[in-house]
Amino acid sequence: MSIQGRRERERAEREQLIVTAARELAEAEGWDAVTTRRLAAEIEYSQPVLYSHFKGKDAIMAAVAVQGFAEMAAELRAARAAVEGTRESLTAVAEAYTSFGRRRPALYDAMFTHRVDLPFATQEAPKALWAAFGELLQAVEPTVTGDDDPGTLTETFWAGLHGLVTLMRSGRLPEEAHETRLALLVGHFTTP
Amino acid sequence: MSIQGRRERERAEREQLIVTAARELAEAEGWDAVTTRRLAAEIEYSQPVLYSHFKGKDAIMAAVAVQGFAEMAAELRAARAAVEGTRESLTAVAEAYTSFGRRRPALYDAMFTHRVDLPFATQEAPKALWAAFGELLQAVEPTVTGDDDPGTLTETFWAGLHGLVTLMRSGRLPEEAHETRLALLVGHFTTP
DNA sequence: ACAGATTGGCTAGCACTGCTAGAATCCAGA
DNA sequence: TCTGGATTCTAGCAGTGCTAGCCAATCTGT
Repeated sequence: MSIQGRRERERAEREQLIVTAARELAEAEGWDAVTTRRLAAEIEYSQPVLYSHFKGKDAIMAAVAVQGFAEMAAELRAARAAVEGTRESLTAVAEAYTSFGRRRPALYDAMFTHRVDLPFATQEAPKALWAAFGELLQAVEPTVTGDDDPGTLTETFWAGLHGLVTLMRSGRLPEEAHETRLALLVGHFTTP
Repeated sequence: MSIQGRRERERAEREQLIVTAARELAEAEGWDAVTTRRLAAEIEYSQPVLYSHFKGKDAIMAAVAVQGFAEMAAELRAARAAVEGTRESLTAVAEAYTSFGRRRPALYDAMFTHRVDLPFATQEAPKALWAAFGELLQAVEPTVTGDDDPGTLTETFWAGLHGLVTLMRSGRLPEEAHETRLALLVGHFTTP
């Protein structure tokens, strides 16, 4: 029992090692630099070891993404907790979201841009993902008027934030007007 | 004179051949299927010929993207011309935009998702790109209230549309509520 | 009409990618 | 101490974008 227990523990540790190494490498040099060879060298194991833990490179990215969801949820929660009022909450969360996307581009890509076979809008979606969405939801919900569905409204607001982040990061939107655009988005989602 | 003229003409024709072949292949099987070898086979030339026309694969994608901008501009213009009223225009353009993104995913990716070194928010941006943005602008402009800058407001609205398209296409948003989300977005950008 | 220069396209190959089969090694249990 | 089974590694496959250098067809000047 104990021997097998130790083995499984070591295995789990190594799996974590892979994920954090992939994440650090991606954040430092972008996902293009995260090759299986490079990653294997980083964790000081041979390449095939990666495939005994993950089905492929995409699965590793997915694991990194899940880590990212948890962190983003925490940051959104902190931002919301720091202010009061519906408009202030929405602004705070929106700023926290876009700030996360700009500060951690590689992480953000793994979470929201890269094609990855994680379940999203279903029950089986990772808990951390629901947590992040829940933070957005709690900030958006108080702005609901009429019989709009809060969930759908949150999705729409989220899409706005996501569009701002990705278009800006790929050079399609100039960085300088970011604050203005964010204010406009929040303004149009909060009836005055 | 005439000989050189014919040569340049043939060259231009072959360049167009490359772009349309790349586009068709991408739309049929996705950008992953567009390899330099496959593309070369499609146009019945050898691989290196591609590099005498374009700096690399990214440059080919950029050329496809520019084609896409022109088409999108035309579709947006048609959508806007078919209706009257500010809210109706905005709805029509928004629907045309997201419809384009869903109907031509590969084209859309080349235009708005793939990292490509095209100038965007500067004077040197392709004319077709300005045309597409101009269509959005003309639909958004009438909704401006106060002293908001129409250009920045259009960028924000565009971000919303882009977010909806990309998140839905990557499976992050369920398809079924798309119409509802689109209506919500338009609704929040037109004060009743 | 012919020799030489030039252009253009091709063959072959480089360095790299994600991934895997099979050999080699290690290590718990007898 | 030996053995069987799991684990990890070496070596290699098929594919990628891209390029050097050869070879032939074409144009130019005599």
